[in-house]
Amino acid sequence: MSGSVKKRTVLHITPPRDFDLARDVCSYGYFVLMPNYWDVSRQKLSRVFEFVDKPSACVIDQVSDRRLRFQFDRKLDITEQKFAKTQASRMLNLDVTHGEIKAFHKVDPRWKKSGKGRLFRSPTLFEDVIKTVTSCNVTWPSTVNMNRRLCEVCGRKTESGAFSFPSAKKLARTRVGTLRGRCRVGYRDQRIVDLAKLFVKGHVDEAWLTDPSVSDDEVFKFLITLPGIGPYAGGNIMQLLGRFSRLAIDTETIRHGKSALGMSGTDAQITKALHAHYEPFGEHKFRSYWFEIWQHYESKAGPSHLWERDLVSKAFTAANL
DNA sequence: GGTAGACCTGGACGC
DNA sequence: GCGTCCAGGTCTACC
Repeated sequence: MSGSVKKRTVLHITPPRDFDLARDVCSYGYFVLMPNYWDVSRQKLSRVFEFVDKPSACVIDQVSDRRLRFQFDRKLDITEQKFAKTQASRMLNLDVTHGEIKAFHKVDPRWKKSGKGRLFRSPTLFEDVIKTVTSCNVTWPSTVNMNRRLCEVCGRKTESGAFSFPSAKKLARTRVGTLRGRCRVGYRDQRIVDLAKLFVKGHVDEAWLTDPSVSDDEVFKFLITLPGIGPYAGGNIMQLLGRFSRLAIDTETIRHGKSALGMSGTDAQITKALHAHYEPFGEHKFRSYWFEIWQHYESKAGPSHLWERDLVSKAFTAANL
């Protein structure tokens, strides 16, 4: 047997001093969607990162000096390392400073003790948009399945057998029949291909969407012109862009309004009441709303960093928990 | 501007 | 095992 040892890249990133991997990863449902996998027993996040040449599986943990460690399954060149750091930073919100979180806690002190403030997202805006589309008009288990199949059917496989999330380039040239028949995305097939094409052509400009000089209204107005993106999806993508001034109202929000906030009336009346209720949180509305919902889930199912993926994949909404 | 109905999948349920 | 019903957000046609 040859004794050659395969070289692998290990990167370290020093996060903001208030960053907590378990808390800040297990803060939004996407952490249980493939290609993400939260290992409950080891408190580590695994996922495959896409690179131009080939993908690489990565295990992320927070070591004793609080630094984040990224262990890749192969050696990355300098360009890939730089790209990996950018993707990881977006996913974990490492650019969100302690000061920004403190500003949120000043407006809503309920989350100061736990330190909650960052919401987990994807390494790319494209993955966030597709994940949002797969969460529309379906129950959570279907969203889980669609993302698993998108990775297994359209993603690239690493040497260790893990799958990446398909790139925009890949989905732009995937046949709608494949998406419908094998990924089971239903009528979202054409919309996903169209979205992918818009990203490939550069019509969705993340720099513009995150530019502070561009208003939230302008960004929202643009987002709802995209195929498959309506008011709910638009609001959700806003928060995934780091813009928290809007709510993303779906049936879950209405349910929260009724059960936790004691609202009653038609859905339209409750929607109006919800907007009024969260208005005092201003620029932080979505965060305040979301952590209320998340707290409700945790009161039923225990701390999110202890949620087993298979269990959460089957029961995730308040109706099921 | 408001609303009804179609679009799909998968789970629950009854037989 | 099969058929039926239901949940879920977006889009289009129509009033």
